[in-house]
Amino acid sequence: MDQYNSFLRKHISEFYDLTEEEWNFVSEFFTLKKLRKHQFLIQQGQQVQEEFLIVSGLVKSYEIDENGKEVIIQFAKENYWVSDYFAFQFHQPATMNVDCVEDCTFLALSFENREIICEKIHKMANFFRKKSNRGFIGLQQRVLSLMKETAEERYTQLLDKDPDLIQRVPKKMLAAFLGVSRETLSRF
Amino acid sequence: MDQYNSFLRKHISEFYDLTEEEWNFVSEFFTLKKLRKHQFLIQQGQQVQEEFLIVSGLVKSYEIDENGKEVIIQFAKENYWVSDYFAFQFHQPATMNVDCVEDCTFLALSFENREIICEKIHKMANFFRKKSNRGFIGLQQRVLSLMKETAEERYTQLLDKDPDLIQRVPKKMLAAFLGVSRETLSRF
DNA sequence: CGCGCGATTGAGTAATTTCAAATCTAGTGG
DNA sequence: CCACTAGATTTGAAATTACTCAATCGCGCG
Repeated sequence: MDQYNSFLRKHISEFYDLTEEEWNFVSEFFTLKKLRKHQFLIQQGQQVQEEFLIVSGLVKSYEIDENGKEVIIQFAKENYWVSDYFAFQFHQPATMNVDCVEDCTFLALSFENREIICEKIHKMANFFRKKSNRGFIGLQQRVLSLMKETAEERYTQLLDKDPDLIQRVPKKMLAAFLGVSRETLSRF
Repeated sequence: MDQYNSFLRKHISEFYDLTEEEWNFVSEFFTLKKLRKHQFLIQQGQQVQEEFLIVSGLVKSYEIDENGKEVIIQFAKENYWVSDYFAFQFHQPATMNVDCVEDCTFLALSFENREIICEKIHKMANFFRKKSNRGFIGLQQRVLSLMKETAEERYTQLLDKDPDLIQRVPKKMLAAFLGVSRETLSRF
């Protein structure tokens, strides 16, 4: 568990350094979870009790549209947090699926425990606030790119911004993320 | 100023009730701003020092694409917060424009002051954390709707979810928000 | 060696955009 | 109060774009 704790501590220290005391308190609330490629972290219809910090591996969050086609909302890898946040926040059954594109290791934090941490440790409230701000900004960029740019532009920008991803994810999934058919993507 | 302060206090109390002391501290950091229809709250290229809580009125946030067409990221009205959050967060010049669709009243909060408030008042860190979470979830829904649904479905859902908006916003703006040409929208 | 999955290519189809023109509407000045 | 004008909306028709369906190609794995 130590190696995972040090991952978490380093992750948090991007924004705040915790004292030993704070750290001992916080780290208790996380639990380790491992999944293999193709396994579900979250499945549509389930209750979503936890959010997950990805220690290693890569997942995709997606929904299925009325024609049965995957619509990928986001890919998430090391140092990203992932959950079905709507379901998580409002205690609803998941509308999303999250499944592992690679073997994965996660640190899980329940909703209740996150609230406890944030009420107790001022720095952690600010940590999650800043994380959430970043996430918000990232999604706003995504909305803009969906609306302003063609799928081809989105593709080349993704190649540029996150070349790593292209190596780790099959093109049909990239297509589902960019919002075009795989045939169209392969004509770029 | 009292009426605006009571608006703010009520707004915050959706999540937390502040003590008199806390409230006196917090309220000092907000300043009032009024603009008329068609005036800019934020203009592309400017520094963005503040975020704004809308007390009354309605604004649109948008960018201009390479063909000179408006792409509307969001509408915001009473009780919404608005800024160019990328620029605000990272101290970059604005890429967005925010302008008033109606006469507006805002309560402005600078980045530095927000940080002060959040470092000082634990409840406010949690308040902004929760606000940001909500915003994140809202944007995630928006990404999904852009990818899963046709513009026509998005239109009828908007009519359903926010009928108020249709009254207050010309259809050409709705088109720019939904991601279709105004001609196509008028054929629905 | 052959199977299966992912990626590519081709052809026809459906949907949306663009350009153009006509119509409608709200606000202005006389 | 009415006429006028600018902006907003609608409608038509052509052009563009992306989609679907189908067939083919390529590669890794049993």
